[in-house]
Amino acid sequence: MAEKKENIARLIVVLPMFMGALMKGSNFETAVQLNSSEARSLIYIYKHEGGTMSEYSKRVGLARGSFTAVADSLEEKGLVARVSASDDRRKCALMLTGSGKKIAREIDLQFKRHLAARLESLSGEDLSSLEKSLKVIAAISEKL
Amino acid sequence: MAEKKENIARLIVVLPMFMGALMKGSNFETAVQLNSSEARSLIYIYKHEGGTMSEYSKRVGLARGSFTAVADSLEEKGLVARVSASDDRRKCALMLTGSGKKIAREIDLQFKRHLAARLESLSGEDLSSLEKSLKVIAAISEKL
DNA sequence: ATCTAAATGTTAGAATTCTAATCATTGTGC
DNA sequence: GCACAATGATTAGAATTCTAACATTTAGAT
Repeated sequence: MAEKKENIARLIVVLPMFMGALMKGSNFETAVQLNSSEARSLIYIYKHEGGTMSEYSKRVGLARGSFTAVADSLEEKGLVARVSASDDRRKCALMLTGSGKKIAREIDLQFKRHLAARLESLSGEDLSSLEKSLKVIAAISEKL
Repeated sequence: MAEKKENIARLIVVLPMFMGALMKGSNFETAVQLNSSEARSLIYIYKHEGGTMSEYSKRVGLARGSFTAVADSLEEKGLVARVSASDDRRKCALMLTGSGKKIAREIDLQFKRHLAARLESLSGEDLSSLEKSLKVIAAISEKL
């Protein structure tokens, strides 16, 4: 039990490098120029529309305050709109505009292509175990 | 094959949240105050002493230029020393000082404790599969 | 040998992100 | 109903990180 946790502690630290290796050189070419946080946020909003600021900041891995800036930028660029949530006047929900959806689809496609290229060197077996491992982590992440 | 990669692309985006959930609230209490990059770097250097700046920057997930600042800070705080590598005069290797080793051990211990607390809510089964998944990712990360 | 290209580490300035304080709204206990 | 804590979002300033350009050294080609 304790040993498992120690191993996990030891292994956790490779994730930044893993992310770095996968994301490296992913410059999205879209009509509107977005940085990586904006792109990530846009995709997440696209797939889970209508969430609140706090929700998104957690999912995207940013501090709440930081996500405000990202949302501002996406709004200025005409990709999302803040909508007041009816049930709680503190909250605001984010909705995509038409062009927001369009750009999100573009980025999504480009990201898939980018990743496919990055994973080129892996065998089919590696891909399967990577897929399975990520599923496990995603599931566990929900429980934390 | 293509579907596996698409799944991986879809799942990859949960990693920032996963990292955020695990690291949240990990304030190390040591004689010398370190930010999270410095702490992470110090531990990595502790476990792989004598590497070069570029190596470490890659492992820790920082741009080379950013790691220079981290190394500067660690050096100013008396925890590491830049040593010129004999084989290539461009390179410099990082070595820990005595107090660097001491602090590294402290942080390592505190990090383990922090993570153990964070993983409290998981079952033994979850811990096992998480451990296994991270091993897979670490191995695959080496191949990228 | 010499020229060119690549790799290593650094620097400066811009961009991004964090932290802590704040405002507005909601929930709780009395 | 009223004080008071808790939550959602924002803000400003500080801290962190990135990008692009640079100097130095090495490797490769001719």
